[in-house]
Parts: sequence; structure tokens; C-alpha cells
Amino acid sequence: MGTSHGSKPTLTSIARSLDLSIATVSNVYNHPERVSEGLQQRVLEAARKAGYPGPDAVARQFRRGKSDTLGVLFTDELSFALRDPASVSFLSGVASACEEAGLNLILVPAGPPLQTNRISSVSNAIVDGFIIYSVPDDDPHLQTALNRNLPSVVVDEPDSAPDTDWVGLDDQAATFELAAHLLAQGHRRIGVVTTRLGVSRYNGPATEERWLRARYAVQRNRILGLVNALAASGIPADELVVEERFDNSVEAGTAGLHALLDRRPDLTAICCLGDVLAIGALEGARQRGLSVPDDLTITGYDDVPEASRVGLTTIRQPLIEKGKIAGQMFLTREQGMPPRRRVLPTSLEVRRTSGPAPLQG
Amino acid sequence: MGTSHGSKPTLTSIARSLDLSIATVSNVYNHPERVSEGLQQRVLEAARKAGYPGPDAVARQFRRGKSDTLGVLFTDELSFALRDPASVSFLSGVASACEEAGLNLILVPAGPPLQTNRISSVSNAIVDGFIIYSVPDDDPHLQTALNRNLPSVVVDEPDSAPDTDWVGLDDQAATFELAAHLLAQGHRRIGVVTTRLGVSRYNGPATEERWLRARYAVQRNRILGLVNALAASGIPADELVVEERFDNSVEAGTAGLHALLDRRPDLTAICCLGDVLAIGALEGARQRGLSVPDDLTITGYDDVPEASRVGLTTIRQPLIEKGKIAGQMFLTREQGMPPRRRVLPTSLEVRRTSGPAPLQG
DNA sequence: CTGAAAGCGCTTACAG
DNA sequence: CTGAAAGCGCTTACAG
Repeated sequence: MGTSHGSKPTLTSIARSLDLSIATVSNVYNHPERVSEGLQQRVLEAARKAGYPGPDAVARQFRRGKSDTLGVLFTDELSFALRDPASVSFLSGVASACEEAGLNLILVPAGPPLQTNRISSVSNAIVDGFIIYSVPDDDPHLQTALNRNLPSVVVDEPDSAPDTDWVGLDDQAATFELAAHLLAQGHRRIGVVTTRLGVSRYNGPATEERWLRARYAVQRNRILGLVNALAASGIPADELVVEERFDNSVEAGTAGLHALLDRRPDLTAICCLGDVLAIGALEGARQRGLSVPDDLTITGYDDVPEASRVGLTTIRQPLIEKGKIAGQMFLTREQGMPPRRRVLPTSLEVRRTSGPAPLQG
Repeated sequence: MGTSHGSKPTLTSIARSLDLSIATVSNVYNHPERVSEGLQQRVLEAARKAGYPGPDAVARQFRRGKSDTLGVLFTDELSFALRDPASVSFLSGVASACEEAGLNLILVPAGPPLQTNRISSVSNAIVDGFIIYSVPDDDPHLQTALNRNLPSVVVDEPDSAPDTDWVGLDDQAATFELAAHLLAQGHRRIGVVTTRLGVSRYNGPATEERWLRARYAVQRNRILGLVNALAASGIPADELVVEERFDNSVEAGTAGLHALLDRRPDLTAICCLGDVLAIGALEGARQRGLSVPDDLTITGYDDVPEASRVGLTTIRQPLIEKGKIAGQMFLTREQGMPPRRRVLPTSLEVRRTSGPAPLQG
């Protein structure tokens, strides 16, 4: 294309070459109805010849004061978040809402810890607002995002962020329902595989003290729900064996199951606090020659697409819907509106990986 | 936070309140080493009090001329792309590369057709360059992106875009290998389930004429590879039965398998041109009471994570790696460099869903 | 170590 | 239907 003689074409250079005002050229792109047909054609033609791709995006948004872009803040490395089908389904819902509204979507990793006055990704992202997805309590990036004073909605965690909209689940109630199901099936010795409870890498048993102080509200509430249900049946909290894995991966689920069963071979049910972990646990059971659910019950959480295909008993949450709602909350937020709080329904999906507790050998 | 008396704080307002130049305040954020410790503290303190979140992102990037943001252009609705684990793995690789380089990632849907001089998402996105992911030949959004004269890399399709880097596979060679495997196992009557060959919604049989003209290079080349291999064994092209589905989903795979088998119950192998379709086809076989691979061989393409878990015979491509390479190509592109072309290796993964052709009944 | 000045490219009232 | 002018908030040489 006929670019390249001289400097980059701009609105100004096009206007000058046609002996028009820059306002008119701008109008051709922004308000074509204000410009006569003939002039429009002349301008577009000149632009084409000059290799002018239309108004510069940054300058435009600078002037207009908005970017038509929504930021999604992930706690984790992006590449990790994208390996978790639950996050991906959520994101897909956000994307639907964005597309309808003509918004672009920018993925912002919380990434490495902040330096005090260095400009981070979160500060640097050009967005009209944030969706903050599942971030630990007191995350510094969360603060940074909130400081920008843009309309934001928090998803899942932290469970109370001041002055922002929130959408998430009642995790305690949901796991209570799961526990009730397991108890009804005769399970008494239950193990839990959870993802990280703290921000630094740790894999191993999690004491009650540890999970009670977990910086991730979701995991904390899920375990709490389980414990409360057991307590209601007279099973003390320290009966619940919890194994923690930093990563949320299939491999972590397999490893978690082995760790649990090595420690307590008498467990009859393993509750994984995410489907990906559960799928890994299923593989672990296979490796040990245990048949599911006859020898061992395994459950998940989230109901990702693969869960139904492998027959996983799990707690369903409306992942895509959650993303759509988060997007909508952003779109409908208005100045001075009080923060909204939206609790989404969950349901227990009983499938093939859970069954009655085996009789004691 | 103590905002809200008067207008939004800016670099200028902070500078004025401290009786400093704006350059100094800017330096506190951008070049702290140029400012004395004491002054830094004073400025940061004043900023905190005023609720100033640091230099405005748009203004900053406007001035600097770069946005530290990479755009990924998807052909499809974003929400669809995110439902395809192959795209997601790819994206995850791109994200890795971006994170290392401190880039943000913006997801740009090609979305609805362009109006001539209206500003589209692609024009409006604030990015330093594009990764163009699997877009049909002659896509107008591709043109728009390329017109911006930003460093861009095309992934998979179209297979020849002028003046841009490209990364993808040798799809013909890859499917040739697959066909050779099937032929060796005695398969002669082979069906194909492909995703869309054109841009408008169509589900049904695809004639040779149709797939030869497919606007999606990937599908075209995969089918061509199959046909060539069959031809080499004396099986004419029109022996290959191709069923097309617009969506790339599990459901489409199931429907595709049924359509194929309703039409030609004597098929012994079904090649799905994507793993998600193959997973759906597996379900279809189950519904028909066919045992895989004894009654029917089913194969996929891509080797997404779930493929190995269900034992799917498939062609493996390095999805995450592909994303990383695309990101790296963008990062390492330099002015005046000739376009680079990177062909990634594929390999046939023989697993449990393929086997010898059943003897004729 | 700190400051005065230019200017990035555009859109938007407003006037004619 | 077209144009002159202001100004969005910042960073960067450059000078002192």
C-alpha cells in the first residue's frame, strides 16, 4: 500500500493533503452522517492511498476518555488460569457480555508482587473497569485495581470487597449439601483435596488451623461447609483430612489422592474442591486399582464440561452465566449506585463416581 | 480514600499541590532513581491523600507511543473460541510469552462484518501488534488488522498472508500420516467430520467441490491430505464421505457421526478434524451401541488435554508451544525483517479409539 | 536533583 | 455541511 514516503499518516496529514479541516476528516470516521457523500468518498480514498488506517486508537481513546475495554484481573499467571476449564468457562461468559456491548476484553495477570511506586500491569492497563476474578484476601493487585476508581466487580473472592459489586456462590451451603449426600450414603471418613490455601507454594497436609486462616475465601468456605455438616452429625472437625496442592491441575489431583490414601487408607470418600482435581483423583484411584464408586467415592466442584462426560458427581455452578452476570454488572453500573451482591445457585449433581460407603474390611 | 473534593486528581494537580513541576512528579513514577528519596515520599504521600492512582494509563501510552499490549484476533465469537480447548491451549501459550515480557493481552473478536468507515473493534483496540488466530481467507478483519501496519503474526490460517510472520502446521502431511495408519489397519471406507468450510452456517454433506473451495485453509489441507493418501492406495477422492458442521462442539461431533453413519452404515473409520468433534463422535458411537474400536475407529486432531484421558487416537500438535512461538515472533520482530515462516511438528498418537477394520458382515 | 516547554493525535462543542 | 480552536494527561529531551 502506498505508504512510506515520509512519516506516518495522521488525521492532520490527511486533512492537509485534501485542504480540509481535521474536524471534517474526523467526522468522516466518527459521524459520517454529518459529511456529504462526495466528501466522504474523497477522504476515504485519500486515506487509502496514504495508508491511513483510521484514527489512532490511543489518541482517540485518550481524547474520548473511554476505551471500550474491560479488564479481567486474574490472580494467577494467565497461562495457569487458562488451563483451568472453570476459569475459561467463566471468561467465555464475560466475553459474551462484552461482545454484545462491543467491548474488548483485556486479560490482566496479577502477576508478580508489586514494587511500591513502579507502574504495574494493573495500573497500566487501558480499561474502563475491572472484573476481578477469584483473588486472595488482601491481594495488592486488587488494591491497585480498586484505587483506579473504575467500576469493578469482584467474582467469588474476596467475599467482601468494599464498594464493589460482587457475584459468587454460597460455598458453605453448597458443600453442606454435598456432605449431607455423603453422610446419607454412609461415609464417615472423608478426605479433601484442596488447591492452595496460601499465596506461597505448599503441598501437603493442611491442618484445621491452616485452612481456617486460608487467604482464599472459596476454599475456606468450602471446607467450612463440609466441617459444619460433619459436625451436625457428631463428627469432629479434626476427623476431616485435608490435603493441599498449590496447583490446580489434573496431576495435583492425582498426587493429592495418593497422599491422602497413603496417610489414611481407610477413607471412603474424597471431596475434591474442583473438578480438575477430581479428574486427577479418578486417575489416582485407577492407578491404585481402586474401583470408583465401589471402593471409593470421588466428588468434584464446578461441573466443568468434562465432568459430565466422566460421570463425576459434583456441585454444579453456572460458570458461563457467572461470567455473563459479571459483565452485565459492569455494564449496568451507574455512578452512586450502592454495591450489588449476587449469589448464584448451586446444585448437587449425583453421577457415577459416588455411591454408598463400602463396608469395613 | 480522601478523593472527591473537586475534580479527578492528575499529575498536574498533584504537582501543583506540592509546588513541584509535573516532570518531577512524573519521574517519581517513571524514573524514581532520578528523584531524591525524600521527595519521592512526599509525592507518594500526597498522591495517596488525593486518591491519585498514578499516571493515567491512556495518556501515558498516548505519549509513549506504545501500549505494552498484544492483541489476539479470533475469527469467531470469543465465547465460542473459548469453548474450544485447542484455542484455549494456544492462548495459554501466548499468555506465557506475554507474561514474561510484561505485556497485557487483549482478546479481539473479529465479530460481525464491518461497515466500511465505521470504527471496528479491530481498529479501536489499543495494541502494539496482533496475533491473528485461524482466520478464513480474505477475512475483512484480517485486512483491517494488517492495515494498521503493526507487527503481526498469523497462526494457521490463512496459510499465506503477505508480509507477516506465520506459524502453523503442515496439515496435509499430518493427515497423510493418519491416513497411512488407517489404511495399514485395513480401513477403506472412511468418513470425515469437519467443522465449517465456509463463513455462512451450513450443516450437512460436503461435496469435493465444496471442500476444495473451503475458505479455511486448515480444513481444506487436512481433507486434501487424507484424499491424497487414499489416492495413493487407489481409492478415488469421491470415496471419502465428508460431513460438515458449522460449530466446533461436542454436540456437532455427535450429530456429524450420526449423519455419516445414517448415510453410509458401512464406514469403518471416522476422522474428525478436531478432538472436540471426536469426543462428540465417541458419544455418538455409544448411542448407536457401536463399540470403539472394534466396530468403528474414531480419530481426532490436536491432542487437547482430554484426548489422552479418553484414549483418543489423534494427531498431536504442540498447542501451547504454538502460542509461545507466536508470542515470541511478535516480540522479536524487527523493522525491515523479512517475514518468517515456522512449521511445527505433528505426530500421530495411536491410542485406544483406533484399531483394525472390522471384517465385512 | 529539579523544572519549563513541547507536543503526542485526536474529538468535541461551537460558530458560521 | 464545514472549519478554527481548545485541550484531554502525560513523558521526554533538554537546560540548569
